[in-house]
Amino acid sequence: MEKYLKVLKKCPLFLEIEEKSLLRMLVCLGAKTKTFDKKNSIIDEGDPARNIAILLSGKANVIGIDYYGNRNIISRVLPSDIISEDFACAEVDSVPITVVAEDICEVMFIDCSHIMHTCQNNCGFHGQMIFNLMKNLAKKSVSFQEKIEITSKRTTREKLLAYLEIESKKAGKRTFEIPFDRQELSDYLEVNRSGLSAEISKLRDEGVLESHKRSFKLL
Amino acid sequence: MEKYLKVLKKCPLFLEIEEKSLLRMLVCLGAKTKTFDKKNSIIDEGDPARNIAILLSGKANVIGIDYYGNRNIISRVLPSDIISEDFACAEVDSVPITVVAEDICEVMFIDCSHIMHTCQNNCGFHGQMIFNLMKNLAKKSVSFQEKIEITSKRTTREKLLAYLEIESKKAGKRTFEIPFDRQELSDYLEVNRSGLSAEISKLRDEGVLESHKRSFKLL
DNA sequence: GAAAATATGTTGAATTTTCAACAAAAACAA
DNA sequence: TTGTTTTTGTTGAAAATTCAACATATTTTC
Repeated sequence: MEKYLKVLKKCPLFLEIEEKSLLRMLVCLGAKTKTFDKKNSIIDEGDPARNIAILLSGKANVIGIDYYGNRNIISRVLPSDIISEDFACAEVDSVPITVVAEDICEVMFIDCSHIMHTCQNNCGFHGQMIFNLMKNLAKKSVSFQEKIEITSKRTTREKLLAYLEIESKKAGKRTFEIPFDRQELSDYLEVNRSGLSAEISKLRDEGVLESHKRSFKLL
Repeated sequence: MEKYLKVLKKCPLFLEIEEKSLLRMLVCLGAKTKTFDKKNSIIDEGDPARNIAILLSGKANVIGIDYYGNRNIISRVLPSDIISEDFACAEVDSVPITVVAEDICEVMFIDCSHIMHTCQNNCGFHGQMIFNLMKNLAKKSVSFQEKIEITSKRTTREKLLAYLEIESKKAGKRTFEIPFDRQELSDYLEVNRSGLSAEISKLRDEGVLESHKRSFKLL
């Protein structure tokens, strides 16, 4: 567990909680870790929504698959991110999404009820943890609304530019890297991959942006 | 305040809180009510995200307006629903959406910090209220993911059918009413209005559904 | 380092959406 | 009731997306 201390300290769930207390808490919370190979699913649609998960290493996508097999990337998961806490807290009966490892992923699972309800040992940090969880839920909600804003645009060009504008703002620079490859980006923006490639080329020709693979520069 | 007791008791923020305590709490929380005429905005993009709002009567839409003036309905707001608690809890500097009254609306505003932090009087129900708020945030997040699932479909037909399927499930019947008129529905599904009308007619001709205005029956 | 696998870019045809303009129906107001 | 406004449905042309097939890079693997 200790080798992940750095990642865990950055996890929104444990903000403002001292390093000393953290390891003790993890035991108390009954945290378990598990490793997933690339392309394997960390959480499957239909799984019970009891646990929250924390990504310790690797990267993953929260996805939905429709009737025709089209993949929709709902959100990107990077180390320190919390997964499925929304379903656990909302007490839905089963998870409506799938989380797929895009690399080897190490994941920590915690039974959400252990977070929501104070334990026998009455560790002091439960209050802080619930507050942290609440703030994380709020931020997740905001980021979903951000995705809705982006994908509500009607053309590939508008969606792409809205997305890049937001990423640029997050990076604080006009030159930045995005976390997706082309196929993933098109699945996130909910557009056709080849159409997206064509649009990027067109924007480059028009002098609106420069790009090479995952790196973009807005002009 | 008392005439809204029924609505407030149903508000997710006050679940499991006794009627007696409720009125006292509202004073303690510094709740203020305000009335908005049809078509006026209850919350404007750019407003500070300090308050949460509770709709007491009427109906409203959470919307985003893009560069070309296209309206995107992010969510529907009905009496007892909480608005803007996600932005308040996430501590964003300003609200990125607009909330528009679609009828005369009475709205209660509460400074979110009064909910998050225990008051001097130390009213007993703060813990419950924070728990309620958390659960509501989680549910909001789940419902946004539901909308993302619907609108990630690539055709008007698929979006409409996915939406109707979910509404039917919520109602627990194959015959049900939707909360939107045609223009609103198309803005929620992120499709063209006339195309949506055409698609509904086509589905009716094909015997997939029956519909009259806001009432639908899936066959 | 070579072969295989994966990712990206390009193109044109087919499909679908959007747009604009108008007709018909329904709701509202005087 | 009548006239006005709003909502819904219909249509065809224009615009955009999707799809399939293939070319070219790039990365991975042995």
